[in-house]
Amino acid sequence: MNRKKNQFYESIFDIVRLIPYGRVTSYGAIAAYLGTKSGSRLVGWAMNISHNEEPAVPAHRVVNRNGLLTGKAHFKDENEMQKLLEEEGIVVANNQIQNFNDVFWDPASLDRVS
DNA sequence: TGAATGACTCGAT
DNA sequence: GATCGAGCCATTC
Repeated sequence: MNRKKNQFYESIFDIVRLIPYGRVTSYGAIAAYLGTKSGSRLVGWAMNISHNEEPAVPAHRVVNRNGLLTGKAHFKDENEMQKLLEEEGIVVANNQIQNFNDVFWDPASLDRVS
């Protein structure tokens, strides 16, 4: 396994695991927080290997900018992702989060001190 | 080493 | 307002 590169993913996993209960974030938000604002795809790539990471990363809380569960197909069970989101009080319809704007959580909020 | 892919995002038409 | 194309970074073949 690589070392430095692992850190890159580790940062992503750390952020995803920091997502509060009942909240979701977007790939671009995480990518922007890491500095790779244009590397939103890398976040998705990291999620792909996150399945081997322990503890498992709540990737179900990570959706695209539209609030669409684009990654549900990559989950163990497509219904699993939507189910988990609904379990947290997130309204999902047609593989898309309805109150996405309401449950959206930005990793930058960690630095942002109200 | 070069080219292609990917759980995305933004800008232009 | 909706649709199409290009860009970006890292990994893999």
